[in-house]
Amino acid sequence: MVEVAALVGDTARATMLAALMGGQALTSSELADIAHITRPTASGHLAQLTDARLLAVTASGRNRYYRIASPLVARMLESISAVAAIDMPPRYRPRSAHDDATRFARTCYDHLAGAVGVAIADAMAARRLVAFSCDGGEVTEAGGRFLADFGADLSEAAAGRRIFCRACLDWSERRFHIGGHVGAEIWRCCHARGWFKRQRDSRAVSLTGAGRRGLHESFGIELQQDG
Amino acid sequence: MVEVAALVGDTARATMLAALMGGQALTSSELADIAHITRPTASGHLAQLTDARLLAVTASGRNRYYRIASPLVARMLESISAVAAIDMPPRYRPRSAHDDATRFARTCYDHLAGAVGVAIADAMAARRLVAFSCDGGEVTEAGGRFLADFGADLSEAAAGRRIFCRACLDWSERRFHIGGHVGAEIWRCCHARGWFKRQRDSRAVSLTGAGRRGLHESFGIELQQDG
DNA sequence: ACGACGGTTCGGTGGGCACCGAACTGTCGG
DNA sequence: CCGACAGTTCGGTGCCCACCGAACCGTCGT
Repeated sequence: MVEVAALVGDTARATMLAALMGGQALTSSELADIAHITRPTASGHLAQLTDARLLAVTASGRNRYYRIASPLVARMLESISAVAAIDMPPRYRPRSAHDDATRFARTCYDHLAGAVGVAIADAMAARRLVAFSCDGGEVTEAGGRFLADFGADLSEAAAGRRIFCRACLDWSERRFHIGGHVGAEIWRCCHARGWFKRQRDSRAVSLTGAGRRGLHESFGIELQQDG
Repeated sequence: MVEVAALVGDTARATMLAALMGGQALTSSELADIAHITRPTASGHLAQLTDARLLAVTASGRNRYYRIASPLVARMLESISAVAAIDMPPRYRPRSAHDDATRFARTCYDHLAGAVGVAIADAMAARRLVAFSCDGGEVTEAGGRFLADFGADLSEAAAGRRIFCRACLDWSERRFHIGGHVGAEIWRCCHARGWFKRQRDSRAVSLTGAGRRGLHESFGIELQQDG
């Protein structure tokens, strides 16, 4: 346990892990730039993270693509962020255009987070499509029908069993958004419809015009800010 | 995030946090002994952990009792342990009587873990009282009746909503046991009935004779080993 | 009022680790 | 076949932080 936490407890490594929480695999050099360290240093860190099975790597040509090794690791990083967010309030947090975009909409490993993620969770809760408790959430029968209609593949959840959707605490909004398998499916469908566009070197995603209309039509969401 | 992880990423602090995951508050000196460090060093560490809001402290006479600050912190430590457990297989793990007891039955902040915790989860799943998916679990209607009968107070979960029970990955058994509000209530009832006895300076709990009988009668569990 | 004890504060010391520059390996283009 | 580039390995340097002993501040017993 100490070993794992110590790996995350370094600025450079944490920055790289946070970048990889965007869900896309990144190369060694990209991660070095993001963490503002030289390539050799990054290489050392990445070797450590890979040895500890926090990251997985796939070689492609002369590039090596690193990614979060498992959902379990992603969940751990989430939970650390959640605790960190609580400690933060006294901390001064400078605003920047990039931060604003990240706060508005971003990917959280395999699902949507930020203001948009929370808005979707709120809208679905208001329509009784999902129900949240302090420990997590679940999809209602109406919600199951809605999601199936939306294009989500929930077959993985055994028949006759309620589908579970994990409540993932949002560090910027301090409220829940939808994670777990359900969250991943929602994001997959939104992405497939071209509602969001990934940005390079960032977890932030930008909302397209079609996305704005789609969110309004499907979820009844009106968003003030552009991504 | 870095700050929080770095705090956990030190052997002495991690040992103290792990000890506090037993759920009981411990004094500064006790924690110093557990971590095998001098009192001054422990005091420094505890101050850091308290400043970062990972621990809360209450003074009582000339003793200061430290405890995990919130369920969120407990959950974070759980998730770190879960990831660490996956990395561990190659690691040599010496057996000791104390370790065996801990593996058999222990508290995990506010609920039961270890072989007994997993056995209860398995028994309840087999009887369709709870259902687990990859992300979590939930109590069935029959399960709700069973737990109410058992003495569990599930009123906190809003009416008309399924009660959620968190699946907590067990580091020793590598399988799920029941956490969350439901897990806490099950442990509270078991403890109130005198089925388990806390041990000093350890997360391990010992199963009493009444506990053995009770687990058999209520859950149909037969356990081979003594705690 | 006095020792005893739990706990914290304060300097000083030491080890571990992040970091870099330079050199090396392997892969891709022409 | 030869530059160009992604990535890793290797020593060396420097900083940070855990740790301790000693002294200090409380509270509790008698």
